[in-house]
Parts: sequence; structure tokens; C-alpha cells
Amino acid sequence: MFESYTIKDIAKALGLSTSTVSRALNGSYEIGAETKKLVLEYAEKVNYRPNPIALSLKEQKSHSIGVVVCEVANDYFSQAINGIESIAYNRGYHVIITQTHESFDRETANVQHLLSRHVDGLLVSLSAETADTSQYKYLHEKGFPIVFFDRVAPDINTHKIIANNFKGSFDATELLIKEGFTKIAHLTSSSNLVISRERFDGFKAALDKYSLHFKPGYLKYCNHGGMIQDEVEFAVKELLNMDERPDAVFIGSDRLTISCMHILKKMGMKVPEDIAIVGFTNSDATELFDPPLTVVRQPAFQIGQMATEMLIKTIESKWPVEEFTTEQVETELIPRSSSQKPL
Amino acid sequence: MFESYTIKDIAKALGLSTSTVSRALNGSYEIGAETKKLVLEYAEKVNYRPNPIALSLKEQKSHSIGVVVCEVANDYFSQAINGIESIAYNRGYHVIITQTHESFDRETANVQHLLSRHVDGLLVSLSAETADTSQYKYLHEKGFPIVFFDRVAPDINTHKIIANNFKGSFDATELLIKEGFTKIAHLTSSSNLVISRERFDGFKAALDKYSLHFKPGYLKYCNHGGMIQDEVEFAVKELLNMDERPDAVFIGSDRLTISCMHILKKMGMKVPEDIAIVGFTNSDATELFDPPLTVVRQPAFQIGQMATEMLIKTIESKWPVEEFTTEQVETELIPRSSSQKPL
DNA sequence: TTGAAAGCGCTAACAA
DNA sequence: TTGTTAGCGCTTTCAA
Repeated sequence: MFESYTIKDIAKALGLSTSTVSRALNGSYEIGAETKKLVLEYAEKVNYRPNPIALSLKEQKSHSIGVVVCEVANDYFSQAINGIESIAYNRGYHVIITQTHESFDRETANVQHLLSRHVDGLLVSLSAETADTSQYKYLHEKGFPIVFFDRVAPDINTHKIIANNFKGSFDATELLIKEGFTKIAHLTSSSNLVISRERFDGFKAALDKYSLHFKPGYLKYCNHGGMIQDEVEFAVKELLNMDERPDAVFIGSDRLTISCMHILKKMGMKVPEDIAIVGFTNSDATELFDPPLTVVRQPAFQIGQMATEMLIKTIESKWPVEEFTTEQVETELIPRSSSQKPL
Repeated sequence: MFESYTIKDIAKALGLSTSTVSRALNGSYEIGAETKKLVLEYAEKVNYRPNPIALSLKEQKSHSIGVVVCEVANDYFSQAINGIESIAYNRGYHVIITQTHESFDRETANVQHLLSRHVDGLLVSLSAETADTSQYKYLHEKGFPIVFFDRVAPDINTHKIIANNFKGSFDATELLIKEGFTKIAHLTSSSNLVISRERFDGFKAALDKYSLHFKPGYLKYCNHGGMIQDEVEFAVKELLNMDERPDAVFIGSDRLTISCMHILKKMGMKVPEDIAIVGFTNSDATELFDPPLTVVRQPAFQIGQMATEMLIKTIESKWPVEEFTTEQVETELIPRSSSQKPL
């Protein structure tokens, strides 16, 4: 084990009491300038580092924040985590990341685990399976700091930060319509998720604006968020086997977009000739795809940063926080060939 | 703050002493069956969770492991972290992730930060900039558990886990040679990294086997690991502007592979017509590229798992660990069109 | 079989 | 200005 100096060691070495040393180290007023200098210099010399565990025990705070996401190996989330980490690091918090793999049970277990670790707050993006948010509601009512990002809980009035999913979807769908596509399907994540609802609404609104009839069969949910490959494949095939096969599909999630492209490729379908594609994704490799993919991109890094700032502010608030805000950030539509109407 | 029951609460409620409760909870022998049952039932009822911070303070262990990687938003590392998390979670450790962004200074700060947090051990993959590994050497000599993965420190005799970079590179290069390419360049990460050396050696060995002359100008290092876009662009352009322009390039890292593809696309170069490509990358979207990319893939998830298992074993060893192993895992070459000789 | 008490590193109320 | 002491939650020796 790697050990370091304690306040006690310093006290002993200098012939002082631990409280004096503590005071010197913490820049208290009630301390002699001489003593203070002495302690500080010695502490510097032996490279003294306060033991955060002891501090945590004392202060009843762990200086850590728990993160609940479906997966790290997902461009959106890895970028968001990057943002989370950048803020937390500077503010002296450490970040404990847990993955749900889109399972509600795993999510519950993770939250329990994080609580038992006494995290000071939670940054959560719900799993695709999660329909029941009562555990969060309970915590929130007890005054425990929680910030939701991306996949938020609709029925909990706490801080939230989300992309403008409606507009992102509207714009993407409108792009397809303006290109001349009329039979536009929508492949999306779990119907449990608010983002799925919002993205559908944006999609539907664009259809309505151009008086295109919405065909219920053109809407496909993947309730496991695409974690089960068969689920996506089944949905895509159903779409392609319809009597009136869609000529374009707007996809509502990162994982689904990439999965769908794999499936289409495997089936030998040509994009955009056989079917045009626009999808939500934060992968920066989509420009290199065949064809280059038209995407809706979210500012994941900033979302992570904002969520973390909000959370830390809530954690450190002297007063119980009663006012909660929902921040919305804009998405970016990047038009490329996958959404172009073939001549 | 969200609070939970303590051993003291239970003791008070049951009219017992804290030590008795502690014994009951820990399945000690020296306890009456009745009392034990009573305590256990009550603990269950109130959903008692031991305070890990108090435990850490007592045991002088934090039950956390520190991870040092260059970036989370990188397919190789996000997959490795996934593996790390999967093991750590089950073994009751939590994982603190830090990112170096390929900077040595940031790496040093991260290690200090992790140590001040009293992590029980370190899982590290060096930054591209890191030439000086003395901080690790110092810790290792003090008996502090460290496991290196992927980007290992050559001069420290501790546990390491790496891919068979030599063979991965040899196979990739051989594939290009067998296809008929003769002017093969090598674009790789920092010359500080052992993996760069190993990958170069594999590359060179394949050249030698087929009696192809190695042209020093065909070797390009990116000492910032591709974090600086200009650095990659400069290297690629130099390669393309050579009198005897290479007809293929073997790329030694994930980030570089994707960057290089972006640059070639921007320059309007055709792959593999103008230049063929094989690259190390763990992205699962490369199949969708134009053209589909021939890649060397590492079992990142397993590497993360193995490294974590080794680390936890070292941490929990009763005896000072003296024997260190270097585990090697095989890479996978996935041939696709980017390495095919045009007819 | 159970309880009292000390101690892990630190802070802070209280005393001097 | 400095020291003494208690206490954060828990384990563990020692005593009963």
C-alpha cells in the first residue's frame, strides 16, 4: 500500500497539536503567522495531501458524482462523459460511471450501488427499458440532487438538459420531404423514452406541414434501444417488406442508425437509391460512409458539461433547491448524400 | 443529503452494542444465533447499507481503481473501459476514469489526483507524449499495484497486457504485399510509445520477408497521437507529395486511421485506387466506409477485463507480489476493399 | 456470547 | 493563539 503523511505526522514532527496543523492548513484566522508558515512549509516539503476519505466521512460528502448511462461505447455518451469529466475534474469531483446496457434491472442496481457509495448526486440518462422512475422520484423528494440529460424522466421536476429533439427531427424530416421523398418511415428507440416521443412529434409535424399522410406501419420502435440485434433487423425487414415500401427512413438514435446501415448493407440495399437515410448520431465517421450519411448531431460534450455544472451547483447549494430548470440545446443537421433523391 | 441507517441506529433500536451488530452483519462466529437473526432481519427491513467511506477509512483501502487513458471518446478505449467496468463492478470496486488527452502534464496531474483519492491501484495506458515513466516506477517500487495495458511502460517490470502488435502489423502489411502493393508507407502514433515500435517492427518484418526495401521517408510519426489535426494532415500530405508516392499506407492507431480517411477524402484521393489503406481501429462502423476499410482489430473489451482482473488480484494479494506477467492477446485482421489492388 | 473502547484522518466546539 | 476532545461509521482487541 502506498501511504502518505497525515496531519498527525506533521503535528508530531513539529511538536504541535493536530488541530493547530489543521488550522494552518486550512488558512484559519485563529493561528499564529509563524506557526502557519512552519506547518505550510513542512507540509509542502513532505508533499502532504489530505485524505479525501477521512474528509468525506467527516463532511458526509463523498465528492463524487454518479453517472448512469446505457453504454460508454456509444459516440453520444462517450462525448457526453468527456464533457462531464472536464467539469467534474476541475471542480474536484470524481465521476463514477455505470452502464445499464439498456436494462431496467441493471439501472436499479446501479443506482443502489451509487447510493451505497454515497455519491453526492446523480447524472442520469434513462435506459430504454425504464418505464418506472419511482426510485428517482423518491430520491428527488428526499432532496437528493439529480440531473437528467438526454433521456429524462417526464414526471420528475428536477434539472434536465436535452437537445431540441422536436426541431432536430422536424428539420431532418423536412429535408427528406424537400428532396422529394414521400413515404418516410421512422425507426426509433423505446417508446418508453421521452426523446422517442419528441422525435416522433417532430417527424410527424414535418409530415403534417407538407400534408403527407402518416402511416402507422411506418413507425417502428426498438424497445431495447437496439441492444438486441434481431430487434433492429426485424424492424428494418418489416419496413422493407411492406406493400408500400418506404422510400426513406428517419432514424432516432445513434446505435440504431449504425445498426440499420449494417443491416441494409447485409441485405444488399442501396442508399439512397433503394431507401434514403437520415439518422441521429454523434459519430464523426459518418462522413466516410458509403454513402456519406446525413445526420442530426447533438452537442453531447456541452450537454455533459451543462448537466455537470447544474448538478454541482445543486449539490453545493446552501439552501434546498426548489427551482428547477430544463435547458434545451440545439441540434445540428448535416446534410450529406444518404438523403439525396436519386435522379 | 440522502441518509441511511448506520450500525449505531440498529444497535440502538435493538438494544445491542455496535460491535455485536457489526459481528452479526459480518457473519462472525462469536455471536448468538438468535441475536444474529434479529440483527439481520432488522438490517434487511431498514435496508441497511454499510458506509463504504467509513470502511475505506478503517481498512485504508478505497475499493476504487484509477484509470488513465488518453480519451474516452475513442472506440478502443471505450470498449476497454466497458471491459474494465464489467469486472470492477462485480468485484465491488468502482472505477475512476481520467483522460490525458495525450498530454504528459495532464497524465501526471491525473495520477496525482488518483493517488490523493487513495485509489487501490492503477490501470494505465500511457499518453502519446509520455517519455518519462518515473512516477510509475516510483510507485511500483513502493509496492503500489499498477497494470499497464496497450501503451505500456517498457522499463517497469509490472503486469502488462498488450495485443500482439507485431503479428497484427505483420499480417496487415503482408496482406498489402500479397495484393501487389510495393510502396507501403506507415503512419503511426508517437515514437515514445512501445506499441509504435512493435507495430513498426511487424511492418518492417513483413517488408523484409518479401525483400521490399524500407524507405525511411515512408515512416511518419504523429507525436501527439493525432490529437492535433494539422499534425496528421501534414504527415499525410508529405507522404502524398513524395517523388515516389506510396501506393498503400498501413496506419498504426484508431484515431489516426479515421483522421487519415477524412484527410484523404478532403483531398479527393480515392481509396484504394490512389492509395490503399489498412489501419488499426476498433470502430465497428468501418465496414460501412467508402470503401469498406481493412482493419486490424484488438480485443479491447477482453484486454480491459484481463487488466482489471490482474490488478484486483494484485491489490488483494496477501503477499507482496513479486512475479509479474505480460499477457499478450491476438489481434484480428479483417480484410475489406480498402486494401484491394485495383485491377 | 456480548460490550466497552480505541482508532482510521480529519474538523470544530470548547477550554485554556 | 494553541490544545483537548469528541465524533463521522466501522472493525476489532480486550475484558466481562
